[in-house]
Amino acid sequence: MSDMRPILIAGPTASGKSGLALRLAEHFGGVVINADSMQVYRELRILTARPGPEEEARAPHALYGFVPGSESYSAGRYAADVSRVLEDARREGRRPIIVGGTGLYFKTLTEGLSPIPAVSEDVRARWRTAAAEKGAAHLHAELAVRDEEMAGRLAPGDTQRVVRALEVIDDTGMSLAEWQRLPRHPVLDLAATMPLVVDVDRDVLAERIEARFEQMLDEGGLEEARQLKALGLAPTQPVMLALGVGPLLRHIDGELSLEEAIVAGKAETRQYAKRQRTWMRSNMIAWKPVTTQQMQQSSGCFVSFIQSAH
RNA sequence: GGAGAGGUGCCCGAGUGGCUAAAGGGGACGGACUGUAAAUCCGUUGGCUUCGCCUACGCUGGUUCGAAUCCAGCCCUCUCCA
Repeated sequence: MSDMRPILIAGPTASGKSGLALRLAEHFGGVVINADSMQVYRELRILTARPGPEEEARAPHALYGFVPGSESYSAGRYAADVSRVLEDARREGRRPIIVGGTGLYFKTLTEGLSPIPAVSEDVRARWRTAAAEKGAAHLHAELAVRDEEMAGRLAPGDTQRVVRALEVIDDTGMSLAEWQRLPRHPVLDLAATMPLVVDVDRDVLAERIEARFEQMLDEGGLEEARQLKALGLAPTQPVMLALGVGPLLRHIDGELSLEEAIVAGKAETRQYAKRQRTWMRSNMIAWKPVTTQQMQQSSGCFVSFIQSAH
């Protein structure tokens, strides 16, 4: 009976985790499943470093590039999509290799979300508009009246979470804090998986980020940004927030030189990698660390390594 | 050669006699994180034996009880005129 436990691979951007996932998928005859909030979007392939046709020919891939940028994906949708994909994999006898850099999606996977009903679109729109018009502090004050507990634990400037707290209490009549006390239903039991975190030296990672950003441009990243711009999406759409998109669009609009846009794009990526490391440090303590050197071993050696206790 | 502008902490930049270890921004570092999460937010950022002391605003000297701020000389950068 072969080991069919899902392999989870987390790690900062540009750490080489996608390549590792692909090798493991080939080795086990598995399926690579995305756990990255930006690689789900159809329009951005190059700029999100999403696997291309060559990679997809080497192993089956799931949850990549299947959402139009006009939509807003979410952790909730991810939970539903990934459990469906995991069910397919089980049925087909393929070992799941779940790889990505979005800590929240892994958390959703292994801890689940509170059973909060979907908030209606007009309620969401109303609070987002209010946030844009009145400002974060005003909303926080309003939250303090409606939901003292949530107001107490959110920073007044944390627009996104303040809006979410208001939406939930407005639409469901119950505080987000109360919802969060209800039991959650994980998609996977972490103990029944093989969780790995790729660990790359900070300076080495910075160099890889720089090199990769330039490579993205060589491969047509600027053109991809141009095409995204042509869709005329609202700047607040999640896909518009992908790393590098902002600076490249500002270059296209003539506000930045290409050189300045590149510097800014690299910086955004570096800062993101830092946030990822912070997340991983405090949320993935039980995961098995994997170094760059270990990843370079042959698949056979690597597999026996990850199967050893840590 | 002449006329002007300027040299501030890792970077940009404010500051024209005491309230200035020096606003603000960037960067970096640390942290938070339950449905937009490649998002959103919080904190720290000269040193030390930390109710205080030392070092610091191009360099040197001076004025003053007290200077990043005033004066003199010097060095360097930029713009314009030759």
